[in-house]
Order: sequence, then structure tokens, then C-alpha cells
Amino acid sequence: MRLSQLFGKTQREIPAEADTISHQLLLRTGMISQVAAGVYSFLPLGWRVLKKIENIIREEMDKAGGQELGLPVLQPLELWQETGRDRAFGKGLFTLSDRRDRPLVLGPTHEEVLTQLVSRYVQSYRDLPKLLYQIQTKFRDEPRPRGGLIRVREFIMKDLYSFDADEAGLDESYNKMLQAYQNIYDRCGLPTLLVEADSGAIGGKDSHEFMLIAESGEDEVIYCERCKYAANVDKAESVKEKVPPEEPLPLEEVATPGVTTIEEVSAFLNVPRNHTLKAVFYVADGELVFAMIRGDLEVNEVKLKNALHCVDLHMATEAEVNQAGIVAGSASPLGLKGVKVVVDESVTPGINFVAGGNKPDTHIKNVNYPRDFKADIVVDISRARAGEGCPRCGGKLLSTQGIEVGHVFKLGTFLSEALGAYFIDEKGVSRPIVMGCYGIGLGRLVAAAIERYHDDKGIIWPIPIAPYQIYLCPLYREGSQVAEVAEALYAQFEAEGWEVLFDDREESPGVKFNDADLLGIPIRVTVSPRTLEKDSVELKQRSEKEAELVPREEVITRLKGLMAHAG
RNA sequence: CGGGGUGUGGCGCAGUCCGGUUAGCGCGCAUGGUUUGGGACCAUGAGGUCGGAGGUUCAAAUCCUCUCACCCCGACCA
Repeated sequence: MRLSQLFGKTQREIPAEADTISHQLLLRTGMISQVAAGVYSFLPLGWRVLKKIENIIREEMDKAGGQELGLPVLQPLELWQETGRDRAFGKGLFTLSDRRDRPLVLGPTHEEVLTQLVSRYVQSYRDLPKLLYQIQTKFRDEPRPRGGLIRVREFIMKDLYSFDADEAGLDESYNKMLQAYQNIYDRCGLPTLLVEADSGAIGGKDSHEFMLIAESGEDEVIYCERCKYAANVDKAESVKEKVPPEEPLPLEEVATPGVTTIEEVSAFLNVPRNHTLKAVFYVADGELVFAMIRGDLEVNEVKLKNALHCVDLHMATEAEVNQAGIVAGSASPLGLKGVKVVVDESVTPGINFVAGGNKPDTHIKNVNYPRDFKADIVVDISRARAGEGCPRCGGKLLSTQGIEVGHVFKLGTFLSEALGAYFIDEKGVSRPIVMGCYGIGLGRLVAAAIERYHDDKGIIWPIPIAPYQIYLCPLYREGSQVAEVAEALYAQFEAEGWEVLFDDREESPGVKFNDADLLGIPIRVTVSPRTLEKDSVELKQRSEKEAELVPREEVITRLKGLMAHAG
């Protein structure tokens, strides 16, 4: 491709909209252009990167036994009502009506349509297993799109769905996909971490995410420094600091004027924070919930949501709390009525806790479970933190930020049951198909790659996903052979099957070099009067500091080496 | 949805508080010329309903009201 002909050009200045590095670079390089919040056009350069990734994904899906198909974006809302997932998605679902006022949705994912399709073609265990996938545009009305391609409302996604006869089959499909995903990231040159993930209120038993570790990542990952344990903080478990049980003492009311926070209680009464009880109020699907946790810990809302099996969960407002006759800041589990009580496991050992008195300026000492209060649910609802113990090996947990670049789920049978996707097994018994689903957002992967591979000059593409592999950079001067040599090299490179961005513009060296760096093309080949004096060209890898002079007759060999090395 | 911010040629910004003639600067773009190893220089030129609607005024980018869009933080988020 001749750069002079390319649609799109680089920008010197950082667009004001962009805060994240990948967003800035995507805009400056002319790879994407914004149309609306969370909606982007891809220009040729950006589209090429996307296609590279798409091809790698397609190859790995096929290799794993997947079959590609096409599914509609436009889907009847009715289908979503059958599985009840219209409620689960809520406002995230883009909806519209046709001319006859039939409600439709723009598919945010395709389990419903595909499961329905599969139910028409799969009747026997002999028709299973099946791995079916699509690479298509999906729509989700995110509350807040952000970070360029990191979180958008319209996006291209690869989704594979597995259909198996039983759990063992699902496990096998699941493992195949884990391997296929690993291959994809390896081939893209992107190191990822496999972490346990929350499957949401709807998911089945297992779920994993692939995380690209990056400071700008919006997810927190908890991992063990000793063993392989790694989990999204939403899901992560941890061994908390133990507090030795104590002999229960009688309850005692104490005056605590103006004291409300755990910090203040601890200081005022001179008790450690892990001897206090923290009360947090939530509203779960309209019902007030009282969550109780040790004072030094924090509530993990995802865990709480799962424990409650609710769709909507938010922290209660002071008004909502007061309405129930409870004093926020001095809330007590004692004598609570008409409120669901969820108690974290940290609270059950008999420790003489300090809890709220349920009237202003009062706390109660020596509160113990279950002597003094009852719980509707006792479960782990605590947030794991770095420094705590690994739930597997007891080692020390660490924390880092990551970008979610893949998510796989064991769905189970709830969808096949809802949509009537049954098959007849060997014994003639009708059973629901066991499902899994496996997604990768392509655009996000592009952004994640840039977050991972860039410097202050621009992008540094790994060769397999670079829009072009070679940046051919002639520095023209009248009366020199530069133009002829460059043209010859261009033809030669293309004949080798390499993808070449030929900077045939009449620009100054500075402009060309800076654009080459900004665009992040892995290998730069410079031809100038200076190099021709020595019958050479200059080779420079974007990832390396130093350039190198290479005799002309050796260029092809050297480049072959670089290409092979980079896979 | 709550909090904060921004809308002025393709991009980045000044001008708005305190209304006043042809709305300015840098980049980019066009033409001509001089340049050519890390974002060159000179000259000439094109390009703007000042987000939108309404209002105040002799006069509005500037003041008032309403509204829209986008960004950031939070809530939210398969």
C-alpha cells in the first residue's frame, strides 16, 4: 500500500476526547473515528488489525472443531422473554419496534437465537456435541461507554456456543476452548492471565476470564504469588486475618456521642477494627437487606448479589434505611424485624464485637452470633484484598489491574430448558442440551494490545496483528537512486507476500520517521542516499532502539528471518 | 441516574467574566519556490450557521431561558 493513497492520516495532536492511551493512539493513527458515544467507524488501517485478529480467531475456532455460521442482529423481544433474560439485561438491551409495532431487540449476544436454531436440528445424542460460532456485531446499551474501544455499545464479537449431551461433554468442550483461547492470545503476541470469574446471576457453575494485565485495566485481579490461583476480585476468595474466639461477655450499652464510622468507633472505644461489626444496607429488587461484616472488611457486592439471587442490587439511601426505622450510622442487628439479614462468615466466630445500638450516639459491646441476633443467610460476602491468604495454598495474595479480553462460561441447561432444546439420549430419555458460551470482543482486543504495547512515540504492534509488517521509508533526494531502489524493494517485498506500507510521500525524514513510529509498523526499512552509498538499506525494528545497516542483497534474507522469528 | 467538565474551520486552542466594526492563533489543507536522517522554511490562498432553539438589546461567540451532544468520576455492567 502506498501511504500517499491510504484513506486516513495521522494526527499530530492528541484529540481532546481521549483519555486512555489506546484511545488516543487509535485516533491519532487514523484507525478509528467516533460516530456517537461508544460507536466507532474503522478506517482501513484499524480494520486491517481487526481482520488480522479475526482470522487468527477463526483459524483457532475451526481447529478446535468449531463451525462458523451467521445469525441475525434483529431478534424478536419475545424470544428474550422466553428465557427471562430481557429482565436480566434490562436497560442494556437495545429495543425497537417494526412498522407493525412488534417489539424487536438488537442482539447483545446470540444464545437465544442459536439455541432455538439448534433445537430444530438436534434431536439425538448422535447430533452432539456441536461447537457453533459467529463473528458479528452485537449491541449493548452500556450505561457508560468509555476508553475508546475498551467499552462500546456496538462491537464485533466472536461468540462460540457449545452443545453437549452431559456435563462431562461440557467439560471437554470447555477445556478445548480454554486451549483455543490460549492459542489465540499466544498467536496475537498478547500475554494473558486465566482467572476465575463470576458467572453472574444467570451463569452456570464455572466461568473464566482472560485478562491482559495493564495498569489502565478496569478490572482488578487477585492472584497468588505462590500457586496458580487467580480470580477477578468480584469472585476472589481469601483467607482473612484470624481473630481468636473469646468467651462471650454480657451485652453492654455504651454512649458514643457523634461516633458513626468504624474508624471512629474503633478509636473512641479503643477496640481493634476487627472487633467491630460493620452494617451495610442494600435494596435487593426492592427489598431492604442488612449486610453484616467484620469492621475491617468490605462487602463484595457481586457475592452479595449472588447470595440473594436478585437482579437489581444497590446500596440503600439514608431515606430507605430510615423508612425501616433504623438509624444509619448506629445500625444494629439486635431486634431487627422485617429486614433480610445477610451475615458474612467473618462474623460467626464468637468474638465480643462492638455493634451499633440502633439509636443515635449509642453502641453495644459484646455482641455475638448467634446468641444475640439471627441471620437469614450466612455466606462469604467479603471482598478479597492483596495481602490476605490464598484460599488454595495459603500463600500471599497480590492484586493487579487487567483488561478482560475473553470470557467463557459453563451455562448448563437453563437456556435449553427455557427454549425447548432437548435431545433423546442412548436410553431414549429426553434431556436438555448442556451449553457453554465463549466470547472475545475484537475491538477491545485491539485496544488492549495497544495498552500493552506502546511507548511515548506510538504503537508497537506485534507482527501477527500489525496492519502492515514493513514500513518502507525512502528519503528522496533529487539525482539519487532512492526512488528506483525503493520501488524495486516495494515490488520485491510484495512478491514475497509481505504486507508493506510504502511511504512514497514527499515528506521530510522527521515526518516519515515519526509516522512510522506512531503507526507502530514492526519493521522499518529506510532507503536514502546515505544508505545507497554503501549499497545498503537501514533496518529498524519498532521494538528495538538501534537501527542496522544491511547490504541490499541480504535484505530479503534478513527480513525472512525477522518474520519467522516473530511468527 | 448522581457529581464534574467541554462544545468556536479537519485537529488543538484563544476570545465569553466586562456585549461593540472584517471571530483570531498553531497544526493540517491548496498553489509556487527553497529544502531533505527525527514532526523544515518563505510567499500566497481556501475553509467557520461560534452545538441547537428561543429571548434581552440599536448590537450577542459573549447576557438570560430551554435543549442537545460529547468526555471524566461514581452508580451500573455476561
